[in-house]
Amino acid sequence: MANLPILQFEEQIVETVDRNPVVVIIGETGSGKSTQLSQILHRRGYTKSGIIGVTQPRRVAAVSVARRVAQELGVHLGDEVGYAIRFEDRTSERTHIKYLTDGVLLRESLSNPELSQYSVIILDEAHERSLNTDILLGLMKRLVRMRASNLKVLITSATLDGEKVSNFFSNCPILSVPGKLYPVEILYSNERPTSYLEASLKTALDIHIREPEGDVLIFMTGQDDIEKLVSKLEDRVQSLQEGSCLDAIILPLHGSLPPEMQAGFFILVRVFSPPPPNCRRFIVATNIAETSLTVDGVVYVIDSEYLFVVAIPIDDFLYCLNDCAGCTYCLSLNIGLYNCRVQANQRAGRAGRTRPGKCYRLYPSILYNDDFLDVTVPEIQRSSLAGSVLYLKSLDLSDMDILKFEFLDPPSSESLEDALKQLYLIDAIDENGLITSIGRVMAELPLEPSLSRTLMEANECGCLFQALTVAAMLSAETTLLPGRSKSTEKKRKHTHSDLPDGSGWGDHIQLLQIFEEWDRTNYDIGWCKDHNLQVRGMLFVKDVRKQLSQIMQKIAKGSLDVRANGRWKEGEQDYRNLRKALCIGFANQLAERMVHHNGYRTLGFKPQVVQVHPSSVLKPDDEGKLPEYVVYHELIATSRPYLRNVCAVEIHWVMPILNKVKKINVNKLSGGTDLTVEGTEGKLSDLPKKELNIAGVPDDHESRIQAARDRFLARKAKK
DNA sequence: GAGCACTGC
Repeated sequence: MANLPILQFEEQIVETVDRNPVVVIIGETGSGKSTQLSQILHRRGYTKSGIIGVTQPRRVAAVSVARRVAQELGVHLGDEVGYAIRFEDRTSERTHIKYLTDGVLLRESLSNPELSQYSVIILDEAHERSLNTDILLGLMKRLVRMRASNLKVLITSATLDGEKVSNFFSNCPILSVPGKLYPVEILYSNERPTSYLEASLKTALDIHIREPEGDVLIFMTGQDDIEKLVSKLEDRVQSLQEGSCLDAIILPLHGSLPPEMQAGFFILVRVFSPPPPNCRRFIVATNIAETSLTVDGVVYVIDSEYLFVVAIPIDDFLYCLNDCAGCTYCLSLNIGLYNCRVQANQRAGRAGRTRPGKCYRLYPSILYNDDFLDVTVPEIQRSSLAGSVLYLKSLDLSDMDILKFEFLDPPSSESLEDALKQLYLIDAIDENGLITSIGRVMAELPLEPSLSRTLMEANECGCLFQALTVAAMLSAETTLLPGRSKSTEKKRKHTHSDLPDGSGWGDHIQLLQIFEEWDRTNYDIGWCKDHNLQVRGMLFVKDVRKQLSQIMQKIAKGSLDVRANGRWKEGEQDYRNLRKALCIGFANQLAERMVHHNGYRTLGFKPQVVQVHPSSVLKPDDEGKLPEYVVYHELIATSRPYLRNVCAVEIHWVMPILNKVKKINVNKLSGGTDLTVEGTEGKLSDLPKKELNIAGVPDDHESRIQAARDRFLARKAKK
């Protein structure tokens, strides 16, 4: 601790913070900013008038940094130093330094908008640009004006982003603290490889044969490619002459390695402990190894520039929102290229943690220098804003208007518009864009707005106990899916048939039935394993369900039936009330079956033709036809657009919604901004986009989408 | 018939 670079800057930091309400700290990896900034300000008396809050984008970081700081100060975790994450609050009245996730701080500001208990708020890792941190940045800008005399805000960021954050906060001072990274030599390829997998394999073998000892970290896009490369690497390493080079251990590392499984646990242990002597480890990882997990001992990094990418449907086409250079790859392979220097540097930095290292970039330097953006496209420009918009509206600040909210990077007018329309359709805001009483309650629930709305409707029609389960299951859905490694393939097929089938009504009902069955076993871990369900995921569902139940009980102020296996009424095997509640909650995620086949057309503002995902348990009727109307939880774009998690609904629930769609007036929704919209029926995306733009702020996002569209069309014309 | 990454309340 004593030789952390940041401590040499203590005087300078304290002086700058004393004089300025907002300070940007550029702290490189290993500078000690996350653990030391709070301690410095604590030493210098900043905790006399309030506590120091430090936000982190990830739960593990909040916990581990808090633990470390408590250790350094020699106090018990939860006393002077504590942390707060979802499901876990380890703070007390004595707490001076509190580490928390950015999401928890947002929740706190819902009940206390001035965050009056804090004398200092440090937004750590702001360069990661998580949605929550971006909202906090906007709130902080407002808060420092209101609490200029007794609040200090520190924002830590990466080198390439510091100026921009400073500009956002009226050119506040920027302090740079060097890190403790060792130099990393960057080596470029002459051109992009035709197969990034083969190129990674070849580079890995070259390192193994020619370079001195040190572990190798290889970035891949996903589990499949990781498994392929691991097996190829094993083959090739074995065929090398014995004794000609170091022994090799090859380890996969990705998010769905189940730690509760022996094999997975063993892998994680091996990744984090030092390697045996005369042995080189190859860690083949997803970008989980970029920030979330640190592998010690890595000296060589192989970075192919590829990453898993999310595409969004616009009009009839899919566009990659990462603005990747090879957008057509995204469309055909569902693989994209990252294109920002911060991310490239982050990957390279993984090679220099213990000693000087090397990073092999499998692309030409001209790309890095000329084509890459400085920073990642922030999450706020890539995701649905309905939840954030509802949150901001519920803050109920007289000077707070979502369209005037100051974002570091404003989201596109299109996504703001989408959010407002969705919130209106599910009754969270009225036709004038004002939050309704329903919307207020929805904002209290830690769920996406469509699920909160479903819960409220379910409460009205007596099926809350079921809706709570569905909402909790969908919250954890990805962790719930059985693993899909090849060795378990056959077993899985077998066990799948043991799971309930949703009685033909669809996937939501199946999720409900699965949890109900698990509940009847008294949450038996063995039952999950027998049915190949991720134990971790199911336990998470149980936690979420409990949390949601408590919040609903508090709101309703009565005793609600929230038991997992609640009371059935006679003749309700069709789950009708629950399906209706889902229909109300997912009013903007409806689809109508095509007349002649089982494809669907989404209803709403940007209709498109989609298929039900093959994994769905939705059943066709005796004539082989799927239900006429469904709601869906997700529209995913892989090889084709698919609806994932669908539920059958009835036409007379749908009609009132469609009528409401026709009446939408986005002009009024946006709070009386000077817009004139007439006869827009379902064609709101045709509106001139500028009209909803935030005044004076350039809208990069629009041009980015346009660029992606142009690239796509050019490529299509060529074919 | 297709999977495919990572966070968070």
